[in-house]
Amino acid sequence: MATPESLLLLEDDELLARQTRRALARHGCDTHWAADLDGARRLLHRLPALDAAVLDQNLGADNGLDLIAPLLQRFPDCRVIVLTGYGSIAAAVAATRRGAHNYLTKPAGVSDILEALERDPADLDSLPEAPPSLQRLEWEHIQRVLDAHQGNISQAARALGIHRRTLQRRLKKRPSPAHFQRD
Amino acid sequence: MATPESLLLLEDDELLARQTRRALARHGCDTHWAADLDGARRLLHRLPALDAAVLDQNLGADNGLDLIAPLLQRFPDCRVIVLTGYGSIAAAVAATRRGAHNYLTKPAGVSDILEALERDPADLDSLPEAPPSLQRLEWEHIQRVLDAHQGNISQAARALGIHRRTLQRRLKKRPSPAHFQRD
DNA sequence: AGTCCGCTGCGACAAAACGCCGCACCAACC
DNA sequence: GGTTGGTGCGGCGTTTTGTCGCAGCGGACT
Repeated sequence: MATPESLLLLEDDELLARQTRRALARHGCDTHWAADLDGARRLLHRLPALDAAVLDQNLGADNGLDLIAPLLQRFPDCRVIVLTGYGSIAAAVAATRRGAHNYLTKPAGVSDILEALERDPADLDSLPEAPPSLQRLEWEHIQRVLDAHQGNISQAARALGIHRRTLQRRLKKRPSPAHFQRD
Repeated sequence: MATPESLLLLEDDELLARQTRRALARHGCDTHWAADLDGARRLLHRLPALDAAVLDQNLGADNGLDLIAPLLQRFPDCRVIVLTGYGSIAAAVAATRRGAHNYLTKPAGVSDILEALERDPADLDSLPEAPPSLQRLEWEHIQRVLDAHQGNISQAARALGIHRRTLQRRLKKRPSPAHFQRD
């Protein structure tokens, strides 16, 4: 599959959605955006065709996974990938069993998204299976939790079970928001 | 699905396989064991029926995922779950897309296995989605990497990117290999 | 035999990180 | 007004880590 022509973006965060949409547009995608499940469902009925969909799993009260079934019912060949703040393996399995094509954790750039759409995840036996370093693991997890709490350091620290002061210090240590690349 | 009657266990480690087999037997499972892909394939042809399969993903050179397709071809209703040392989300997606019912990371007790077999992972919207504490995350990752290196502390420490001395100390702190429960 | 190599366990000490206090500031809300 | 909650930062005592070193042990090679 080349870059899709028609794409549905279901994303909570309006800013992120705009950015992503613009970036996708640069790749030639006609991106339709919805911020919640209802909006997405309505959008579904209006669209004449759909090649791909990018669903945020965490939408306040809603769960992006619930869009997969109706979406695939209307567009059986649509490739669906699910995005989430902190992805657990259980959540990845759930998404995939519901028909998702792939499952990504934020922060995911447009290149990540496009690659996830094009590649068949079941194809590669050459899965990384490389042990991520402890520091990387921690850092990514921190980023995910922080993202899940909209950047609220105090809440994230509580969720992580560490002191707020410690989180602050750790965040300042790595000012490089350089996107950690895949291994 | 109640506890399966006929079960296929594909597991590298002979000791672990014996243990698991015995434990499954106590639950009334007729467990057939294979240590590699070829053995499992041969076993497949001999078995008259199969309710469930537990596949270790990491089998030396082989990859347990490659058994899923032939297995499901012969027993389409068989429930397959995949076990792995350290599971990545990518690996979980790959397994699920190939038809696995669920995906677990070691160490997984028999109760975990049976629960994973019975439950439909796609059913639960009530996925944990609870942020695991940093300590838990680290500890589990350490355990996985350690397991992947057959308990070799020096190698594991290198893989984790921490000092061997530190790993030693951490391991001694938590001597309880008590099963960490799911959140 | 003997030597090399790698893993293990542990003691010791400096350096770094952490937990925990405090404070000042700001925003929102009653 | 007051109260509540988040943020950023300084300091200080405690804990953890990094990095040495050393003795022991098993295997493997000549």
